[in-house]
Amino acid sequence: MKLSTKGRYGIQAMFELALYYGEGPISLKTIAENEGLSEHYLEQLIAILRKADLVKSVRGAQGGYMLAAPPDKITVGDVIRTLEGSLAPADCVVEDTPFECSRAGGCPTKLVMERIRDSINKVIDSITLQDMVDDYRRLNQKSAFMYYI
Amino acid sequence: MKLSTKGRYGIQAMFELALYYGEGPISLKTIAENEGLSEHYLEQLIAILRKADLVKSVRGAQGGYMLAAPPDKITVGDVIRTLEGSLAPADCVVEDTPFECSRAGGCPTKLVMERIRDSINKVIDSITLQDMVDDYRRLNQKSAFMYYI
DNA sequence: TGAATTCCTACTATTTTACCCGGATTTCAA
DNA sequence: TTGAAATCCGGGTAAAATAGTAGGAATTCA
Repeated sequence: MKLSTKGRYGIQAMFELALYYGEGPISLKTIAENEGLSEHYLEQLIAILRKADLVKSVRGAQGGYMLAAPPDKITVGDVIRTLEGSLAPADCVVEDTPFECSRAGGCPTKLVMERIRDSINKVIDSITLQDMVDDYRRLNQKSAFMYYI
Repeated sequence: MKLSTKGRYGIQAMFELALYYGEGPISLKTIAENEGLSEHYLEQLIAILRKADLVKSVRGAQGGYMLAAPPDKITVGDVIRTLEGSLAPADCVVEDTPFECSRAGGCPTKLVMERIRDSINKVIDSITLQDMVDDYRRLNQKSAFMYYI
């Protein structure tokens, strides 16, 4: 039940874009360096996010990527589901197109899977990129203050 | 973020044992047939559950498996975690032995992962095998009644 | 015009998954 | 007492998923 690197790296990259939201395009190189990720691999992930209209790109020199919407309008759920698909723990409880097993209605494990699915969705849909930025700034308040002195 | 078949089949098998709890050992063959699973594969899974003291076995003819505790004392979480390990969505938030990444303290995605982990744990630890049996019997009440007529 | 950058397709090594196979051991029942 | 029904056990393996790498075309700024 691990999230794959797609989801994880995707969140990290989107967080980075949220951190610099409104300051023009950020290059993949910058994101990859800041987060310690493979630039080439990240390229594939951000391409998916771009096609899902979660990020916009600017080509050419001094180009890069930026969020397609304000950080408080994009949830962690938007990002993870775009990169990983549904977070349903089993195919029979995938939201839109569930794979019907033979037991279908009377399956007791299906109820369990639904409850797991719903609790995950509830959490990831309630956290926005802005929330992550706020958390981050709060956590790093002290060290920022130290620098200031 | 799918559960693997280990977790799923494991729950199915344990549900089956819960359904017949107190009625003597149930053979792997019966479980596999009832749930439509590979007997050989299930054998491996139930061996893990046995070593974790969640099921007891009786060898020889007319032997089989039975729950090591009443169905209301075994949770879905016990079963899944025994077969799949921690359900933490990332290594850095595994309960007992987290893998510390370089960001460690000030990582904003870690908070997200912790919240996902906690919500999954809360759900799976709150559902017992007895709950599953009760749900199942409630769902099948109508058809049982029809048979009765 | 050249450097920086995104865009795109294909390839690949490694790991994980989901099993199968074959045989040893144990025990009940006829 | 013997055979069938079971659990127990270790190894093997094909297919899929994962986590990238490689290389180059297209675009744009300075």
